Amino acid sequence: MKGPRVDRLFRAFADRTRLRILRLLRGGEVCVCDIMAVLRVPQPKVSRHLGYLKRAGLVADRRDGAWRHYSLVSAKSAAHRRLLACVDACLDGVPAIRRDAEKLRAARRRSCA
Amino acid sequence: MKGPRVDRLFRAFADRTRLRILRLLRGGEVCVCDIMAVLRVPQPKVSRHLGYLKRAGLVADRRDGAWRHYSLVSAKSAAHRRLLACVDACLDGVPAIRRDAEKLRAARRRSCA
DNA sequence: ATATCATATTCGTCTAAGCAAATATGAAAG
DNA sequence: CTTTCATATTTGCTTAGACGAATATGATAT
Repeated sequence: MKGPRVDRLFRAFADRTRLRILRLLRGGEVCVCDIMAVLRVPQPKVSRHLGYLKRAGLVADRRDGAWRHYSLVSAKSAAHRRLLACVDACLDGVPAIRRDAEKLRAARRRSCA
Repeated sequence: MKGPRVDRLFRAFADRTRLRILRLLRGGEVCVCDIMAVLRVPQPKVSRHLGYLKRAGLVADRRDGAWRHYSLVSAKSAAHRRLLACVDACLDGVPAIRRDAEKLRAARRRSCA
């Protein structure tokens, strides 16, 4: 009934890097190396924010050998669901975010070639 | 075009006291003394958070003699609008928030009597 | 002028959390 | 076993921001 308090949830969204990561995960699982490549952000920074998001119950990880794939956890509360939708909508207009999405597609075309 | 960055907006919502204040203002102007009374929070704390919200462009104040009435600023961006709606929806289910609304009505019945 | 009420600000302290750089872990490869 | 790749964690530093207590401001009343 209690769940993570709403303000705690908001805090999890209150960082640019985390917002970019969350938006990137909307399309499904992404591994850390792709997040690094797309966001152009140093690896420890990516891991730190992924750890934060995981502790906050927003993402889950799946191990696949040396790789770790992160994905969004399906919302467990109304607030969680609404916030996700809100992030999605709010970020659609931001150019840097659009570019991230495009870069992810490009990175994948490359690795799948 | 730039506007306040989205993560900055999220930060403004990432505090319990501020969320309660914002929710309280949904019904229109409220003076600091009523916020104090309803939230049972010391006056400097209320003023501090109101200052934060004002700097963030989320609230405006109107002076009326010694009183200051605060109100929500109408959203100036899609993100702002969405966030407000989200807060509104997310907080409707929280018991403490409902109690705040009821206490505000009670406080006003008292002062208008 | 003083007193008082409503509100704001300053001060000193404390904690969360950001970062880069370095280091550790863990899996696969040779 | 050593190397290497992918990822995580630690370290050391820095800043934002939350708090209570005290103090300042500004308006009204006496």
